Amino acid sequence: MNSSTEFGLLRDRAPRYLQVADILIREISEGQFPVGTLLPPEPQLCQRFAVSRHTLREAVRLLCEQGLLSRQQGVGTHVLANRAETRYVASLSSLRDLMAYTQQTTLKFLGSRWVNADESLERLLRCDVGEPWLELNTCRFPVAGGQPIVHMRIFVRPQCDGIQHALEDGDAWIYGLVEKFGGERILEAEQVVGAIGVPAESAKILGVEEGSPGLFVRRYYLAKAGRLLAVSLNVYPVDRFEFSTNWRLEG
Amino acid sequence: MNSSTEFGLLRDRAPRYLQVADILIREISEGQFPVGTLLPPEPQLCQRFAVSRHTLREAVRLLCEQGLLSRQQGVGTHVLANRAETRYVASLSSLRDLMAYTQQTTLKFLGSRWVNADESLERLLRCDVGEPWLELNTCRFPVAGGQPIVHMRIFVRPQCDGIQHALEDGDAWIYGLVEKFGGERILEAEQVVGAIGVPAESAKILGVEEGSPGLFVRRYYLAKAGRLLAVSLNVYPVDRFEFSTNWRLEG
DNA sequence: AAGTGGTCTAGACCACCGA
DNA sequence: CGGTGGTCTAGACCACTTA
Repeated sequence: MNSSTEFGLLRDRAPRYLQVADILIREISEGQFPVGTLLPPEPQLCQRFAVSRHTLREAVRLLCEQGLLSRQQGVGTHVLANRAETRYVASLSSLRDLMAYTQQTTLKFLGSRWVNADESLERLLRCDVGEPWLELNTCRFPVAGGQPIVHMRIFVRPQCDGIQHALEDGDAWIYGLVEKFGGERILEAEQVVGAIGVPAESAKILGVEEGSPGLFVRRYYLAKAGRLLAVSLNVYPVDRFEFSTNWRLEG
Repeated sequence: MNSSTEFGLLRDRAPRYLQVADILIREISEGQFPVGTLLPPEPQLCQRFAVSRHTLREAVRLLCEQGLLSRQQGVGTHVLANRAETRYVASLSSLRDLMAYTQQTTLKFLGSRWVNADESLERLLRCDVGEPWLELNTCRFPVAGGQPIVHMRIFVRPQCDGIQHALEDGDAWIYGLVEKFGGERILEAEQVVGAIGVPAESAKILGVEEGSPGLFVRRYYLAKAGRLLAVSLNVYPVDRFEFSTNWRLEG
């Protein structure tokens, strides 16, 4: 099989590695290289396409970036998928942006205490009953002043002891302190948003009526191997906060 | 400057392109190649690091992927940033996943009508007063049956006329129909989540008390050049829905 | 026209994996 | 051990931008 049958006219404008990539994409999507199998080895593909190894590897790299292939030294090149998924992605430059609030805010520290998880915390903190946590009670104000935006209860692991003293500085962001005191990088954060009738304790702090509409936001901060470092339980009253996310088509 | 001063021991385990990348990252962060300037040309860097052009380009490609550099044929390699941002990213395989609800749902079509934006819609739809929209009134049920999960009002541009007939099929997803009838790909979707006291109209449909706590979710579907294709205004009563997002550290 | 990055070749050695 | 992908060199021609 020579290049003229594979590529059509030799004078095609596209670089050869793109032409090779296109052919591979088409053949994978047609099932000639089924998902889960190995692609032929590089030397074989080089010969078939009559390209150098470098050129072939550029083509394969493209498909790897699209998630169609994965390479493993000593094993081969696995076919992962038969078509490129359309993906919508959102990104944050920092977990601080989870606040996603136009105003700057300052933190007010209300107190801390040690708790052992009971049945209701077990569900919210995703832990076992009886596990010890350090609970930090805080709220956030707009720097411009006015009513608080959110009542935040933050639960951290015992090894983060000491964090409560650092928190009294009003400019702190939980995730940064947790990384510092926990000694681990936060690799993942899950955010769960739901509606809630503002509970009595939060209503008092926020200056709203108990049971009035609010946003209940739980954030789970995870380190390596899914270890839970901290949980933040937040109550926002209506009209003081909106959470915005931008999803863009990838590619 | 020879390789032993640049790399330390020659027997270093890391590949040379990684060593070169590390040096470049350090020097960029130290301001030896200020943001906005051009990196020295490739031949010069090859000579300095005593590596082949291929190896140097692998290093530069790494920095490009991290957003530190960008290459432009005929011009040079620009320094874009002096440190790699920590980015947290989330992804969806489809806009359908914005529902993020564990249950499957079916759509019930309640009716449609033509509206011209008034002052209150102007803000919610981000358009001018008087602009014409086709409003679709729908709600979603769990397939298992029970109370509706959400009351959805969807506003689409006049050119999407006809979509209301397609919607009567209960398995439809708005974003797919909008792409089909609008003839444009949805490139971006913004989602804004806030709390709300459920308004009378929604309360009746959802079977909850007026003013009870709910989630108010606005979704803006944008095509090329930021053209607004559709807006969805959704009201979820408390306890029937939670919105979850997973943010992972990139890289 | 000169210089940049983009593509490509031919060949080499290495690290890793599985039989 | 043989075969895989990972890294690296030396050299070449091309497309693009700027002057």
